Amino acid sequence: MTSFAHKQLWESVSDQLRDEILDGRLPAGSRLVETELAERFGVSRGPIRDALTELARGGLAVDLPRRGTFVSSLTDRDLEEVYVIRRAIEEAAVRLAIAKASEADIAGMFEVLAEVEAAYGGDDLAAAWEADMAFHRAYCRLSGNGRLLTLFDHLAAQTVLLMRTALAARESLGWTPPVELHRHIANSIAGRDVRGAIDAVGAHYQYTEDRLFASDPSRASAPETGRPGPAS
Amino acid sequence: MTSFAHKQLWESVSDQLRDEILDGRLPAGSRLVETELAERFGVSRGPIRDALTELARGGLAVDLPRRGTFVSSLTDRDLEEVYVIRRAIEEAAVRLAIAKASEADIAGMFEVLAEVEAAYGGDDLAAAWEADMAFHRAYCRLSGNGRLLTLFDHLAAQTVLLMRTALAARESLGWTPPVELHRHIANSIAGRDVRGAIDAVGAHYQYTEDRLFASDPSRASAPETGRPGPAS
DNA sequence: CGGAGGCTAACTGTTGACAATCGTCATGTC
DNA sequence: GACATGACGATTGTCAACAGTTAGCCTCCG
Repeated sequence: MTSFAHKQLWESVSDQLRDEILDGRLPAGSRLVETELAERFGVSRGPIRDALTELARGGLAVDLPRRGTFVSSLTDRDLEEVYVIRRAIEEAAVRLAIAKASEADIAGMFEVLAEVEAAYGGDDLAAAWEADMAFHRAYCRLSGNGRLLTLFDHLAAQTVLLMRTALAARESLGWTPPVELHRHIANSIAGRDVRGAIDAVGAHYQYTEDRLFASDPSRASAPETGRPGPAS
Repeated sequence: MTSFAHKQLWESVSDQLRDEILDGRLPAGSRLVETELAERFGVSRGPIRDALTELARGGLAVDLPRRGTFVSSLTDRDLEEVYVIRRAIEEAAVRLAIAKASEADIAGMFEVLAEVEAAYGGDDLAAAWEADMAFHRAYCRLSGNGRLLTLFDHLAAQTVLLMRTALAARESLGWTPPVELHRHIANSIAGRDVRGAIDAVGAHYQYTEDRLFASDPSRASAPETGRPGPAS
């Protein structure tokens, strides 16, 4: 799709680091030292800097001038911020998707949805979250709005990163996958029901936020945004 | 506010270039050559690269690997993308602003609004657009959502950049400033009327999009997104 | 006269080194 | 014993130089 233009060095580095961050191999708060990474990847510090800039751009890392770059340790407050924006743009996305998507596009979306449900049936909760994001991404892509899609990608990455830590801390019991809500979104899009689709997205987020924040009264005292925080 | 930490070199460069782009001194499609800028600003290419990366991040420049960086020449399609996202996040913003803003915050917003109306009374259309953005920014700030605010800033910069070229090309006649619509938004927020505020934002965008796209049937044939296009 | 191919110049991607800055630890004082 | 002060080490910010690639132009051939 993007032809086979030479992948810049920093792109490879960035991709690798992103995987490690989302996999948990690089835990939140980890320090990303340029010289270390340069030696490890066998490149100079220049491309490493570019890669770290890219990670910071996507919200997976935080750059403190003159102090270094750290893996983002997102708080509940960050999650709330991300969810507000995701809800807003996904509501816009389904509206556009209904207007623009072809039947083939919608069929593809249902295929992704099937994969999500399969993933939720398995054990790997992380894989399930990845698949979940892929479904949301599917209809964002159908909006035909490139800016909206890349914005979603950034927010989705932060969501996955947060889920790894937040879900581990909280008891993940009482969490039933929002299969019905997903189907409701997909069916509304397929039926070209704008109002229904927007409401379905809203319901999905209402459900998710209730599940995440309900048993956690401490969210009001969450510290500032984007700080690396003391590494454990 | 942000203390007085040493402003990094690339920040100064980035700010300067942003001003020149939004002022029109650097027209859309202009090539930004690293070596030239390095000599001009009296720094090395490193900080220049960082500055250009920052501009690209904000959507004001486009980076073509191995080819260089260019001032974004945005198309009508880009404007449409930007407006879709702006509408989505501003609707979310007013909802949050109503829930969180203090009376003092709202008073400040009305001060900004007064400045906007004053600016529209003057001759400087560019200044009026800047002021207009400041009003929208005001209630985005009241949302208390940092990510939403920086996202708005990026979109607002692109809007201003596009208005400079688009308004010049189109006949700017028939354009009456949306003073009433602005007041409607502000009053709804002040009255803590969620439904009214969201509708007011929607009405504002409906009005703006109608005015911008109405007499332009060519928007369907707009070329790809974000390309620099042939420099004049 | 038009088009394909190679040549040249300019620019970016990358590298390694230098200097300024911040955190840490040890020391000294109240 | 706790706090302030100083020096040291580590790390980032910045710089100058090298190498690879791209775009433009010129030449040569059909």
